[in-house]
Amino acid sequence: MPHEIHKAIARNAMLMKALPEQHRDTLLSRAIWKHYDRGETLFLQDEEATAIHIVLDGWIKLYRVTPSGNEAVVSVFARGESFGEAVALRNAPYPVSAEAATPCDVMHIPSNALVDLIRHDSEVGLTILSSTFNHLHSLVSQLEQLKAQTGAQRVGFFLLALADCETGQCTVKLPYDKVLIAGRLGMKPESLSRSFARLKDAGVKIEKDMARISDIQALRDYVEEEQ
Amino acid sequence: MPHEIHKAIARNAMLMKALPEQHRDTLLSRAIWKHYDRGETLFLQDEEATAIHIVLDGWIKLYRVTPSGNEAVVSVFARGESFGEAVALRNAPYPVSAEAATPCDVMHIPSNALVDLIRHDSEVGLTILSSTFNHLHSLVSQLEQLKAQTGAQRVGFFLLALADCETGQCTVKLPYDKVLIAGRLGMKPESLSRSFARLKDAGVKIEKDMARISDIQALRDYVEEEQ
DNA sequence: CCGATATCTTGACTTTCATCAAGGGGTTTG
DNA sequence: CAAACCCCTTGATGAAAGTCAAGATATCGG
Repeated sequence: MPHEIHKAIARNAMLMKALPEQHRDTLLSRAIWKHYDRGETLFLQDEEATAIHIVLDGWIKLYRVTPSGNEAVVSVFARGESFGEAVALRNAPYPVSAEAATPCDVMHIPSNALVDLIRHDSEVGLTILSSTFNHLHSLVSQLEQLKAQTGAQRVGFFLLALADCETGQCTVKLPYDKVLIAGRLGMKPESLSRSFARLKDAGVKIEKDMARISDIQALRDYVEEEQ
Repeated sequence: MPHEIHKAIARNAMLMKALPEQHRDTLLSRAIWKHYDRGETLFLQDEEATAIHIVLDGWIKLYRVTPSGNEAVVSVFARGESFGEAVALRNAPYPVSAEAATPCDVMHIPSNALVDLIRHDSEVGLTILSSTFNHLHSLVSQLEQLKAQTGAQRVGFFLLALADCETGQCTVKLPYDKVLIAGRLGMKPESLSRSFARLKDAGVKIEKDMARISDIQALRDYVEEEQ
């Protein structure tokens, strides 16, 4: 039953984690679960935002259509990540479009649900605000730390974040389009390809759109090596 | 009269920018202005946070004392930046210590002032929350974009952010300790030194702790070159 | 089933940055 | 005043990633 797993993922998304149990339940009860096939559109640029989105499974890409007509990928989100908070809280129009890069499960939390919660209990606003600042600082230091690692280590770290098991072997599903992953990790497709090749020594095998990790702990050791 | 300039800087700090005029005035009226000499301590690790800090002039470094006894710089903040929001909003103990890396002017906003504002008007919480998410995303994309530039371009960008004039020539004051700047820009001191050398072509001259930019626009052009 | 197109991988070369090592300029200390 | 020290700069070298180009593989349409 994937539903229970999805609930657990949603509960641990950054936005929800800050809240006490009962408030999370409130939000979950008002949330909308939805499946998207590859290429399906979540929303288009200039549409008015009415919800915050949490990726439960799969990959979402945010893109902007350039004046010259082709699309520029702004960012890519994987399982457990949320996006659209800023615009949803103001009911502003989206500055980008969103599309499923792989088959996806997404939870939509109506922005009203969150706004109601904050209006009703200003303590909730303070809590989320505080955890957001924390998240902001940890993100910055995380990005700085990632610079100190090699490409292969960054890829390994990234795979670990997506692995849903604690030990032993594990399989991670990747988007078909490797350019998306490369962009997300701040490298060129060629470099990503070479990083994958190096990760073979750490027990990672790439098969089409799946990454097989033969030993989670071995990969952890590899990522944390000599920094 | 530097006081007016400081007020303008404070009003434009990320935290304040989100708020409507009258609320900014409220916060400013309850804020404490303070000067610190080089090496002076703002707060120590484990002290309870009671204020949010905005750097008006100079450089503040956040550091942690490692078990082995020497200090590790966690981050460095320059004019216009704020820090300590997350801990202040929860009255939690500081996880790091803060010290003036140069002579500094700092504004302290008592966390009570902000908390009162949010408690009294939950709309304020929503506004700050929304602007914080914006800031978060812009920070991430900014960091990603910076990776695509050479070291010299990053240094140039950094100097531009500190320059307080729009056109013509300008002088930026740097911390005495260049290791701080290097750390902030994610490079080694040697690389920083070489980047400075390259920026001579873009009309930047380093004299002790001052960077003289002979033409702001020329530097802008250099930074944006061929990406 | 086969060819056309797009995507991914591999190879050779270049640029950039980290590292190690040595030299220079200023300040501090005996 | 000179020796010691600190920090910054400069040089040489190597590792990592970007670029350009070619080859391999996969996907799609006929």
